[in-house]
Amino acid sequence: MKLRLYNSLTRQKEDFVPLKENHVGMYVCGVTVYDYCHVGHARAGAVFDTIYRYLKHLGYEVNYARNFTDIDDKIINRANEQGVPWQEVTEKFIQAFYEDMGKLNIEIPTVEPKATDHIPEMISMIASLIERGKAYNKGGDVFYSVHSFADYGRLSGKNTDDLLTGARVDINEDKRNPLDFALWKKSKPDEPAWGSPWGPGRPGWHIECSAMGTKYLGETFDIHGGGKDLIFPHHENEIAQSCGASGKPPVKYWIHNGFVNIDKEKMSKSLGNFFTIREIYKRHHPEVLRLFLISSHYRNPIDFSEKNIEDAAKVLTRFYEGIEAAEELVKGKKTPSLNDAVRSSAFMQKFEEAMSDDFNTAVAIALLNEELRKINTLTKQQNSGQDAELEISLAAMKKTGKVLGLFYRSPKEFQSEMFQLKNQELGLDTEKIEALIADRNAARKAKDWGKADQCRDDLTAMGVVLEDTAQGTEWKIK
RNA sequence: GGCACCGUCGCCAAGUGGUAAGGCAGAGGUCUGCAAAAUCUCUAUCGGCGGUUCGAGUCCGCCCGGUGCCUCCA
Repeated sequence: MKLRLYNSLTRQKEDFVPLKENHVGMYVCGVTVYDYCHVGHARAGAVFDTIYRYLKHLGYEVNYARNFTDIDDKIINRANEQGVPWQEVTEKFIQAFYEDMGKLNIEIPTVEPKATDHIPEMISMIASLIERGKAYNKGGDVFYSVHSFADYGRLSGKNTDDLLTGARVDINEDKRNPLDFALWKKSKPDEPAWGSPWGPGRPGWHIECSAMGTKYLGETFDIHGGGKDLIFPHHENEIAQSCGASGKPPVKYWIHNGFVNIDKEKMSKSLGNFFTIREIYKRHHPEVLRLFLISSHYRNPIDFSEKNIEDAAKVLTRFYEGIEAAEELVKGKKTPSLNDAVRSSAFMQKFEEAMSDDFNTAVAIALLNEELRKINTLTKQQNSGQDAELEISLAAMKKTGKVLGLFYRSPKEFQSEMFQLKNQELGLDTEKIEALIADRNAARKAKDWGKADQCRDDLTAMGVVLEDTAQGTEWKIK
C-alpha cells in the first residue's frame, strides 16, 4: 500500500519514499517536564503513536526518537518556586509522563534522549555553527545568526521582513538581529550550568532537538513531528541549525498535529484553559480518550467537550460488547491460514487505504464501525458454517485495533473499569440492586408484570439498565 | 499589520471534480411479557454570491463568520 502524507514543508500530500528502503527515521518533539501533561500532549502522543504503529504495520523498521526537554527556564522557575533541586522536578514529571501516556497505550519509542545527557553534542554543534559563521558568541551567550541562512522562514511561510515588523520580536541588545535566537545561554549564579568554550551555561531549547535528532537519526532523516505550535519558531530554528551545521536539510517530511480546543479556543498552558490528562482519567476511561483523540483527522482541530467524550465512550462500549459476543463464539476455533485471510480481507484493504491516505483515522474508524455491524450480524446468526468468516472479521478488527491502539483489553476488563468510573459518581448499592433484580425475576416467573416493571422502574431511577439474556438478567449503569 | 487554516445533517465528523462515509441523538420496523442489546429502514446538496467546467462540497474570485501562528507552548 502506497503511503501518502501531508508534508508541512511543501504544504501538500506527497508519496512517502524513505531515505533508506524499508527503514524510517522519525523524530517527535516530546515535552518539557515541568508540569503534568494536558490533553494537548495526549493528542500529540496518540497521533504520533498511531503513525509509529502504522509504519510498523506496513513493515517498516522504524527508528523512533522522542526527547525529554529536561533543562529549561520553566523547569528552573518551577524548582525555585518549590525550593527543590531542578532534577527533582524533571524526575517527577518524567515519571508522571510515563504513567499518563502509558494509560493511553502509547508505545515506548526506540530512544528517548534527554537534553541533559547530550550537552557535549550540542556544544559541538554550536561550535561548528560558530566556525561556519552561522553563530556568534556575545559575552557568554551564543546566538544563531538568522541572516546567515537564506531559507529561514520556509517551513513557517514567513519572511524575515515580516517578522521584523511584527510587534512581538524580543528586544535584546546583545543580538545583532532581533530575530537571532539563543543557542547557548550564559548562566547566572545559582543556576544549573555546564562548562563550555563560551563559559558556563545551558543550551537553548532549539539546539537540543537538532543535536539529538542528528545523533540518533543522522544528518537527514525521514519524518519529524510535533504540534502545529512548534512550527515557528522551534522547527524553523531546527532547520536553520541543522542545515547550518551540516549543509543538508535535516528532515524530508514534516508532520504537525492540530490543537485540542476548549470552546473553539486553543487549549494551552498560557491561556490556562487546559485539562491535565490525569484530571480526565478521573472521569473517563483512557481508552475512550484515545478513541476520541483519533476520531478526527490529526491535522484538524478537535473540540474537547463532555459530549464528545461521552460519544466516544458509547462507541467503544459497543465495540467491546460486539467483540465479547464474537469471541465467545469463536473460542477454540482455529481457521487455517487465518493471518492470510485477515491480510487479504476487503476490510483490511480498505483500512490500509484509509490509513495510507495521510493517516486518515476518521475513515478507519468508520470502517471499523461497519465491520462491527458485520460481526454483530454474524454473531447473531450463530451459524457454525460461518464461523470462519466471523473469526476472520474478529481477527481483522483486533489487528486494526492494534494499529490504532484500541481493543487491547479484555472486554470484561474494559466493562469493569467503565463500571467503576461510572459508579464513582452514583455510589450504587450493589446488594440492593441484586435484591431488586431477584424480586423482579420472581415476579416475572409468576407473570406479575406490573410488579416486575415496578422493580425495573426503581432500578432505572437509580441509573441501572437491565438486560434479560438467556444466561439470566444482567445489569449495567446507564 | 503579515502569513496560514477552517465553515458539510440537531451534535461530532470523513470526503483524489462526477452527483454527500461513519458515530451520537431522533422516527419507524424486527426481536422481547414489556424492555435492553442487536439489526433493518428513514432524516443534509455542503456559510453567501459570482466564475471556470459537460459536471464543483472538492478549483478560482469576492463577501460573511470562526481559529491559529507571528513570544514559551503538543
